[in-house]
Amino acid sequence: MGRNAHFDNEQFIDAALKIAAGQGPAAVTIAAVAGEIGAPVGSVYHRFLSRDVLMAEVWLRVAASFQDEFLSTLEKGEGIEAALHTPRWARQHSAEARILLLYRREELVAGSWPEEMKERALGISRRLDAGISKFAARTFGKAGREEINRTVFAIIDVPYAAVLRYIRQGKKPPRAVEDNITKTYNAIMRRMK
Amino acid sequence: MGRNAHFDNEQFIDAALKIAAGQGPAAVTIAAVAGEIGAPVGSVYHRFLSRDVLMAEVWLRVAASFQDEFLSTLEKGEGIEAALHTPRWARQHSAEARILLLYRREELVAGSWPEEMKERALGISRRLDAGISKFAARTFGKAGREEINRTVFAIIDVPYAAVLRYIRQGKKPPRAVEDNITKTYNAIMRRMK
DNA sequence: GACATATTAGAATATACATTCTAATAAAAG
DNA sequence: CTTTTATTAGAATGTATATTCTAATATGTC
Repeated sequence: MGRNAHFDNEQFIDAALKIAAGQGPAAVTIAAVAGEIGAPVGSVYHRFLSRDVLMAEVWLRVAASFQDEFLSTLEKGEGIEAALHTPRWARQHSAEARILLLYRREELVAGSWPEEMKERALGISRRLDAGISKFAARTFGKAGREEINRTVFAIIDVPYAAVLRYIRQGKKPPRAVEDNITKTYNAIMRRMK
Repeated sequence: MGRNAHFDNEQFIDAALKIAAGQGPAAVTIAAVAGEIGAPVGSVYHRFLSRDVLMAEVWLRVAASFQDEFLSTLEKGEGIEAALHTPRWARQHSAEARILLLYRREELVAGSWPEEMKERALGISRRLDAGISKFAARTFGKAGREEINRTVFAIIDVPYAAVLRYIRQGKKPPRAVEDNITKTYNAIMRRMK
């Protein structure tokens, strides 16, 4: 019952994602999102409680897109493959990469998240922490602060840094970043201090 | 002639810097800046053409604060000392570090810069590029794309990545980051590929 | 002491958006 | 073919700020 929908939730999220990746999160006005797909602004609010909720959906989608593959690689035990996931993923998903790597989460979602979404976001970060701990334990025999720090640095922070400069310029990361990431990984993750 | 000033330019820049470091650039409203030092909003505009100009002054000051020491260290020839400058500077200058490392330049200054300030900003980035090129040439015998990439990665990008996580949490980077930076520097900057 | 003016004071205005509201539509159900 | 209601449509409203404007105040100069 009721008339057929011209638009669906995904379209609005797609539009918001596209605008955020192209012109930054500040350009994601409700009017811009609606305009992107020829919808009236009312339809945005028919589907999303607020701009924050829409942007939170964008963030959750992007974060999951990165992390699902990352974690499954890490679980297979190859740390270096996980480290190299960042440049590979960034090449395949330029728009998503810009959003995840260029902007802070609070820049996308300024206010508070609805409880249910906060839970989803927390789940994502907990899953990441757990995956890293497990890998560190497997690699070093234990997962104390020192081991976690090294692991995070080698497979998250350094790949991020290696790629950021290119993402900023709207370019795909060149092959050379794999070299830098690999050398760093080897230097940091040796067994002995 | 004219009455004495209660406030001076520096005070407004200080106030803006403090607010930006503490609550992010979005919290730097003209009213907040004025309120911080008990000045009327009119006095802000008496001294600065616009919010963007005020924020540009903040950025220029912070960028110069980081870069002056960084470049003088680099000129002395010790690349590893330059790489370690980031965590050291961040510990000594928490507020400035938050501004430089946590926020993009366009987040501070959204619109366009006045010509004169654009020139100053360009000077800063050119001086950095030149310093890096010179160091790369001195270290590797030449400064082609490959050499520059490695150098930038080892002395800028990696130190930034090593420190970022702590800056985000409002903590000072622990000693361990020096370890990570040093190991990475050594791995990346060897002569042979 | 009267004048000129740099500066303080802060009220008034303008703008950009998020959000809300009211109405029009179209499809399904009976 | 009438009723119900999900959805489109987009105009109206409210809010937060940047910016502008008008006035009041001091201080050096004549």
